[in-house]
Amino acid sequence: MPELPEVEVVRAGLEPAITGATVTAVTVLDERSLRRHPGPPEDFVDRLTGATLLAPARRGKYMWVPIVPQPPLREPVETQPESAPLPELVEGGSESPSSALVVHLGMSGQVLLREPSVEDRLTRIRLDLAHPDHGALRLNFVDQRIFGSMAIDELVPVTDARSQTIPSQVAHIARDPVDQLFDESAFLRKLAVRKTGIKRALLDQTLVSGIGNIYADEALWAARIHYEQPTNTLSRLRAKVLLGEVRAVLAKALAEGGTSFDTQYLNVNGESGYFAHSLNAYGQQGEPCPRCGRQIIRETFMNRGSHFCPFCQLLRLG
DNA sequence: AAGTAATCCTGATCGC
DNA sequence: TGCGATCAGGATTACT
Repeated sequence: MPELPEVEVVRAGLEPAITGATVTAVTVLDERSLRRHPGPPEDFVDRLTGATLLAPARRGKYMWVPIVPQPPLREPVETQPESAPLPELVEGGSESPSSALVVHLGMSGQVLLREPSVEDRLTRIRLDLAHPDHGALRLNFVDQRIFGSMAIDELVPVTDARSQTIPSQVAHIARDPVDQLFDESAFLRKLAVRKTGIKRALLDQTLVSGIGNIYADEALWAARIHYEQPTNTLSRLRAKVLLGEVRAVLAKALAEGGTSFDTQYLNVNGESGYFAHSLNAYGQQGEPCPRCGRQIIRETFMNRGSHFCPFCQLLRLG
């Protein structure tokens, strides 16, 4: 479930269930779901098996679970070559983790928490877990289109805060608008010099992360801005209003458990969100605009749909 | 350098 | 019922 609210629903659902659990088995059913793993599938399995999972984190549409690797088995002393002094790298219980399981849901990914041995159709990767308090459980990574992925990646320091880390493959995206450290003035500055349409900019994860096609259309409708309005023609005030609408729609969707059009987009317990009932523009082509009553239309844009009210959301040029 | 199209995929659904 | 076309919530890559 792709956009920020849906990913956050998954992250929040995972947190109490898997934090502190140990991975007992890893089954890769389709290697294409490891396309973002920097190494062969066996490497993914080896690094994850036996590892302990810490509390899941998120930025934008990416989620990751920091992992503490299985402590390496002590080699029998007699096999140690020479007597090279070994660095005391283990016992670092207070050390912060250096790697994480990175999960991206793509267009159709789901993370489902199940009783042991439960199977789900279209499962691409399966993790069997043992939790000290909750016992055994199974995590099925389901993904119809295989645009999503799992990967083990190194955690690197962020550049804009102390003692925070992020997977290296996520480091290039901007913070999301619900992040306390989101740099609003930097976003507005970049927006002002961009030469592109506003929707393209909203979907550019290096400018602001977490927004996808649904919430871009919803926020633009709320702010009464046409999706092709050039970014450099938006006043700072209009841009700030738009950002406010983005935050509002993301928060409301999160409160309602995300958007589910059908059984494909579910939380970790296989349940739908309710925000689909609150959509004003997305998927509402042919329906009356909730504000002015005229028909919402859909246009093809970036190989997908843009939904808007042609009366409320006028393209203003010049 | 920056902006935009092309590409990666499968499965559900719709119209004929 | 069958079959092809269409559509889907994303991000990276390769061009211009």
